[in-house]
Amino acid sequence: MERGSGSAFESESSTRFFGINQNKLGMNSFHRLTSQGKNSSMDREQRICSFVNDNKMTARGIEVPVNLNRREQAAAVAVGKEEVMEEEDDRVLDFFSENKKRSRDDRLPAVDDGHDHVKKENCDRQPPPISDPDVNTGLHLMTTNSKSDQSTVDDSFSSDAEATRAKNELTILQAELQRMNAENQRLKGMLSQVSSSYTALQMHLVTYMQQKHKAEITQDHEVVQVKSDQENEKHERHDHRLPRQFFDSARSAGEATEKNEPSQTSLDKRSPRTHKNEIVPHDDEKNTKGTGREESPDSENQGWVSNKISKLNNNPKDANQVTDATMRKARVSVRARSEAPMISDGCQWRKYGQKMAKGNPCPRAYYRCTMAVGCPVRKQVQRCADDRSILITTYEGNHNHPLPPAAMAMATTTSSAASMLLSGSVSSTDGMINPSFLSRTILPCSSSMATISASAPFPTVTLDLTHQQNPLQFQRPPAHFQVAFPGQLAPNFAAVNSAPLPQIFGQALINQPKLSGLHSSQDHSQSTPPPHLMHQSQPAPFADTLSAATAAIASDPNFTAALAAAISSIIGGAHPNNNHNVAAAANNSTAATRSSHGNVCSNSSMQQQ
DNA sequence: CGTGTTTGACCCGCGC
DNA sequence: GCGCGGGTCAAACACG
Repeated sequence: MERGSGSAFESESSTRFFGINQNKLGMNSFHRLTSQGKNSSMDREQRICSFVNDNKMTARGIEVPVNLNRREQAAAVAVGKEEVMEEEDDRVLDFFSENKKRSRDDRLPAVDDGHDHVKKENCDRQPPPISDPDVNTGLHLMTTNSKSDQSTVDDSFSSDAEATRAKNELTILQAELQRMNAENQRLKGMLSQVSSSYTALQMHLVTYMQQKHKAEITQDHEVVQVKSDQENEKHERHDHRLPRQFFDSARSAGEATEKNEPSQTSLDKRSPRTHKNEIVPHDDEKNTKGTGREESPDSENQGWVSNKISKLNNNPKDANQVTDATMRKARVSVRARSEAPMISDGCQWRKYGQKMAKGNPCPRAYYRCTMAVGCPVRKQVQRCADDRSILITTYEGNHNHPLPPAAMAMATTTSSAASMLLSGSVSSTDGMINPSFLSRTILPCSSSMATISASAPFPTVTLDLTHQQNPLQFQRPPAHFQVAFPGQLAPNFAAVNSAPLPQIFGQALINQPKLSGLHSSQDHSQSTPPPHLMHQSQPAPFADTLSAATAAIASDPNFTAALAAAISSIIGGAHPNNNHNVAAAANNSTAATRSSHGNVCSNSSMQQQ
């Protein structure tokens, strides 16, 4: 409020509530009065008291008949004053606070502290200025007046005490407010601390589960492969041509590198240059012989993969190492319709390069995760040459930091695909995927949602979110074979394998309190089978529910409702043995994902803006 | 001034 | 050995 001018609304409301010095005229008068710097302080106080008293009386509706003489007027004022005394006492506290506030707002020089308030209140209790000293003091009026004075004196003490008490209360309230704010901040800090501790603990858990799972899937793959070879060797030789491409390439590469290891030599030759760029060491990376750089694209070539596979073939003891290394090399490509230059995945990226890729007029942008110093995760963003509205984002690497909840959707989605790909590709002890089991996984193509690139130098799974009819139906370009993801995605498997997987996946699970927690529970409750086994007999309920949640969150414009639905679906379908819930969740996931691509675009657009 | 982007140069593997 | 293509670096530049 501007100085010396009050709005009509404020004047009315203030008058209605306090009745003192709050009407427009009163404010102006008061301002004029207090602005008279020539007057002495005593004179000013008296004027203020008089002014306050007058305004209080009139403002409270105490009509002083103008046709009465001074004595009668004084009596009327005294009676009216008695009547409003109680009311006044109730309002004195409000008046203090309000007057203080107003004085601060209006920058009025007077009645700014409690002391002045007391003075003014004392003035208020004094006889009105209209009382004539010549009045007969023996009259009852004078007695009344004296009583009034007496009560005024008493009230002055009580008011003084109340003023002090009000001031103290105000101070206490302010202190309480500050204390509450401090406590709020402290709780926030505690919450973040607990969250970080939780993520750290879960990281350990995931690592442990992953180690445990690796041993299990090794045995499972052995059994499955033996079975598959016996059953399908005769008649499925031509039924899985696409998977064969991957296997054969891997096999031939492995055989080639078995004879000699030029790839390793070439990699070693290049490693000095690339090693300088790698910032974050990885435990698994230390085990990766010959490649000093985890994320180096140079190491992500066929020679690298084949070399690893050949090493795996030669030394089954290194199966886990090779699996980890290959998993780290896995890429997940997400196709989504977006007008924005980059889809929003919740992470922070820094562009470090741009290239014109062959066969695509659109440039390919290279981004590096900047959410943590030295995070090795990178991604490539490029528009589809055929459809410019489709944005192809390829993720690679492992985050070395927790991910924000906003990054969970994309991370969990892609993690599932990558885990599926990687676990099925190199988890068998002979270093090659058994085509038979893959062919079985391919059978339900209607539910397939990803393509795995066999031509790429490193395994790449593509998640296509651009299909209107069935977004879970992933593209099947030549040299790609589809893998049916039970329940579209297998986040739980990703959780189990989060350590060796591209971290965009594992960390996602680590970082999301609710979802990851459910993941963990799932991981606890059942030993997560490899994807193909999950597909055959043990669907991944949690995978379904999480993917459903992810899709729901990504697709539903009403985020709250979507989140609630997603959590509900997770809770309802998270039971490890509840296959019905799994199917339901898968259906929900399908439905949710079906409409997700458009929202991905809008979401990314929003974040871009 | 710090941070992010742009862009030409460079490195490397691979195919011929 | 050379050229091509993919990927990265880093200086210059832009921006808040």
